[in-house]
Amino acid sequence: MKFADFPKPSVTADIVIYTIQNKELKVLLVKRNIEPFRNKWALPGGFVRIEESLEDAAKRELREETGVEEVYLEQLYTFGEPKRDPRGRVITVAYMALINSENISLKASTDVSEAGWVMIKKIPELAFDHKKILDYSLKRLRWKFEYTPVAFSLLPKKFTLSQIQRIYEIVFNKKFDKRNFNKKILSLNILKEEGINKDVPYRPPMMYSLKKNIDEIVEIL
Amino acid sequence: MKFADFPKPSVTADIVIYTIQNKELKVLLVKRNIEPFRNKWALPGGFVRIEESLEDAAKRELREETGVEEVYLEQLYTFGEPKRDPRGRVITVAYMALINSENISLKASTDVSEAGWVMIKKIPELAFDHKKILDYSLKRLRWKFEYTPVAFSLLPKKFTLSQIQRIYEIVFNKKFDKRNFNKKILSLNILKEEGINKDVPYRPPMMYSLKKNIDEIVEIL
DNA sequence: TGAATAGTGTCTTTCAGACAATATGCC
DNA sequence: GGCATATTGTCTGAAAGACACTATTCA
Repeated sequence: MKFADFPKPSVTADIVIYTIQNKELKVLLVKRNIEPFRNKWALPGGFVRIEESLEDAAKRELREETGVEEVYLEQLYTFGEPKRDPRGRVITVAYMALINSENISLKASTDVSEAGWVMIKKIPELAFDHKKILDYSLKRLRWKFEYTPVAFSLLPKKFTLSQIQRIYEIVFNKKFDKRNFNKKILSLNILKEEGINKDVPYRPPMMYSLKKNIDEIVEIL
Repeated sequence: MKFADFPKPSVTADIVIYTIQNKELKVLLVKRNIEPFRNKWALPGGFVRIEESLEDAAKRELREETGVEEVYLEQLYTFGEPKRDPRGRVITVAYMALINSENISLKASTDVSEAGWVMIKKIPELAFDHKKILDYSLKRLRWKFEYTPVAFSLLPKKFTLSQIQRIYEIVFNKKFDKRNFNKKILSLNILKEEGINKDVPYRPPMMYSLKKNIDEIVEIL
């Protein structure tokens, strides 16, 4: 059988975009405008163009939906059950992005009537196997939080120790002891002090930033 | 643009099959019979059939090359750079398998003139981006060894503590203290005793087996 | 009894976790 | 002074790591 003779599947890149807003972990969902699953919520995604890398496709979706460029982005898993899309064989490469939701304006694209941040605790029924992808991403997210400092990518460049702790508490849905938490974070030795922020109506906190880029710190699986 | 109008990439499943033979970690490589990269070594793999899941495609390749059915199999990563295959756009979903190489007979398939176990320290130049895939798999393998008990899948059903230790020593290329090692393995509480093997010309060792299936124990990422 | 491998315990260090009082700045 | 948040240290228990001798079988 020759190369060109194989029937080819379609390939899409879907992306689970996490952020934190109002002390809640949220995911970006879009409402589908077209069949199949018209009017159902789904993860943002779309076909990978023939001359475009998988990561570029994920970045393009991310940009189209949120306008954001610089984020933590990671390939999650590839879902390829033959019946996962009623239109035919569609394989999807799932990505996860973590963004700091300041200055994000959502834009709906053509296949989509609405886009919105949805609390992780209130996810509606989703199109395709997107529930499975989301569940998978959440496991990975928690895992990554536990073993790597990806949490910092949900924050602005400068942040306080309390802000990081709040993010951990939201993601794991439990409280941590402040002394132990600070001890652990500082012992990672990835932060540098950025001076004291006096613009607060209480004791001014030390601001920190990352010594290096997140991707350099995380690097491994 | 309609669904069917998108130009589609080809999708393959490539598989990094590890085993241990003669105290060496080895990978199964095949020698390509056809262009491109004719006469170069490559990872076994092939096109995903239109009605076949990705995992089934990987299992099929595994079976075609080794005849093995029951193994540890895990999806690694999907490689999709536009130029990775000179024939056109080919996306490959990479899998990793760990097998116990007793009773394996290699069979060359039609696109391949030869198949063989190659020491990880002596990998030749590889076709496509297979070197990258292999490097990635080795990182993941070591990571998995450190944090999960996948090592057991390189052994027969019944094994001794020394056998496990030997495998760890091979994979990490360093020695471990026997007392500490045994303590750690037993504290995992995943082994059951299977009686003493008297068929050895030295002190008869206790044989162990896993309480549960590997996949149940590993489960998480 | 020598060769080969199995099996076993203690001490030290390190890390995680429990736990509460004081400091700073604003009003 | 009252409010809001920041900052800091000790103790305890668990796990990891260093370290060496005895046990069993066979030839």
